[in-house]
Amino acid sequence: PAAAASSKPPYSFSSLIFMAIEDSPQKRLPVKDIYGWIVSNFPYYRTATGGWRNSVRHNLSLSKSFRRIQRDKSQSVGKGSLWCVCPEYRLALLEGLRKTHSYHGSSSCLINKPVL
DNA sequence: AAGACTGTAAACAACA
DNA sequence: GTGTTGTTTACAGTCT
Repeated sequence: PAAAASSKPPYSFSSLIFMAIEDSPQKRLPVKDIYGWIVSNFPYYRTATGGWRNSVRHNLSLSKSFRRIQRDKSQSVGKGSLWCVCPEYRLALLEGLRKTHSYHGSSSCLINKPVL
C-alpha cells in the first residue's frame, strides 16, 4: 500500500547514525551523508518538519559511540569532518538494535543487511 | 527512587 | 553574509 503515509521510524537517532555509518563503504561519513542515508532509507524524514538534523548533530557530539575524525587533508573536497563508530561501542550499538527490534523473521529489516 | 537514554529546541562559535 | 558544521545547555519523557 503506497498510501501508507510513512510514520516515524522506531529507531533512535543513535541507531540511525550507526546504520548509516555501517552501511558506508569505509565506515565513515560526513554529516551531510548521514542525513542523506536517513532520508534515502526512511522516507519519513524526506518531508519531516522540525530539527531532526539538529538532533542528529546533537547526538553525534553527545554520544560516546561516535568519533569525529579529520578528513584527508590532501583531498580538499568536502567540508566538515567524518564520523565513525567507536569500535568499543559498536557491539553495544548492535546489541541495542537487536534488543529494541527483536521481532524475529523480518528479513526485510535493514539491520539484517550484511553490514557486519 | 535514581540514573541512563531519548527527543527536541535553542544559543553560539567556527568555517567555507 | 549565508548556510553548514559542531558544541553546548536545558527541559521533558521513557526505560531500566
